[in-house]
Amino acid sequence: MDSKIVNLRSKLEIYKADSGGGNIADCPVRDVIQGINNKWSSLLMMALAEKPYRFGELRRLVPDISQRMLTQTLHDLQRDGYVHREVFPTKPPSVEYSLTDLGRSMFGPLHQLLQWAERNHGAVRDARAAFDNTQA
Amino acid sequence: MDSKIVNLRSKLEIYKADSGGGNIADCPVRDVIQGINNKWSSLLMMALAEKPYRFGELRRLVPDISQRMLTQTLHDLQRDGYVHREVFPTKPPSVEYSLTDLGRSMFGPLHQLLQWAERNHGAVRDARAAFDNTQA
DNA sequence: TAGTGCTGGTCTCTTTTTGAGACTTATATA
DNA sequence: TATATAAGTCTCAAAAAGAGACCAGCACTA
Repeated sequence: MDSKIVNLRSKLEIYKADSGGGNIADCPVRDVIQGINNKWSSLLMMALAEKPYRFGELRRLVPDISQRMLTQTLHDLQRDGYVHREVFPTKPPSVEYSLTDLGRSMFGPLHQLLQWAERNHGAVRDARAAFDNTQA
Repeated sequence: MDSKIVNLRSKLEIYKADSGGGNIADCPVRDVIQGINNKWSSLLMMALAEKPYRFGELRRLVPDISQRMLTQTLHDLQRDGYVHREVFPTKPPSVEYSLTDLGRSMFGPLHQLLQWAERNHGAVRDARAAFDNTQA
C-alpha cells in the first residue's frame, strides 16, 4: 500500500513533496492545482486572458458569481501571482485586474484544457445521457 | 455590458452556449470544466492515468479523501464518461476503475496543466510569500 | 463455532464553504 | 435633496464536504 504511493509518485514525476515524507497530501503540485482548479478561477482567468477588466465589469461579465466569491477568487489569484491588481485614483476609485506573466504562462495549458472541453462537450453530454439511461 | 459578454464569447471562441441566449451561465464548456475542475477529480484522473485501480487501492493511495467523496467523485467521473467501472465476482466482490478513451483524451491537456504546476510551484510559493509580506 | 477481517460502499451528523443580499464611504449628477 | 456609482464587507441561510459508524457476505483463524 505504501509502496503504491511511492509508485504513483515516481511514475507521474509529480508527487515530489517538499516534506519528503511521502505524504501525498502535502504535495506542492496539489497545492498549486487547487488554486487553479476551482469553480471560478478558470473562468476569471479566461476573462482576464482576453484583456484587463475592472471589478464591476467582471461581475457583469459573469453574472452568476456572487460579489463575495468574486472578491475572494480575485484575491486568491492575486496572492498566487497570476493576477495583478491596480487601483486608479478616480472618484470613486476604480480597480483594474490583469494577468501577470505567471498568469499568462499558466493560462497556456489551462487554455488547452478549455479547448478540449469545447471540442468534447458533445461526447460528455452523450456519456451522461447513456449513464442516466442505464441507471433508470 | 451585454456587448462585453458577446465580446468575451467571440474572442475566446469558447462560450458557444447551446441555448444561444448568450447567458454565460449555461455554457457547455463550463458544464464540462466543472466536472474536471474540482478538488478530487484531477487527482483521481492522475492516479488512473497510470493504471487501473480498485476502490480500496485508491482510498489508500489518496489517504486524505473521504470514502464518501471517493465514491461520489468516481461516480461523477463515470457518468461523464472518463472512467469505466467494472465489478469482478471475487469474494468479496472487487471493483476496478480505469480510464476510458475519452478519459485518456481529456488527461492529455490536464497533464499539461499538472506539469505546469510541477514546474512552477516555486514561483507560486514565492508569490504567496511576497503577497503575505505586503499584507502584514 | 465464534470472532475478525476483507470487500465496496451507504447513512448520519458536524464542520466548512458558498450564495444572497443588505450595508458602507465618498463623490458626482439630476 | 435624492440617487447613482465604485469596490468591496458583513451577516445569515443553504449547500457541499468531511468524519466516522454501520452494513452484508464470505474466508480465515482460534
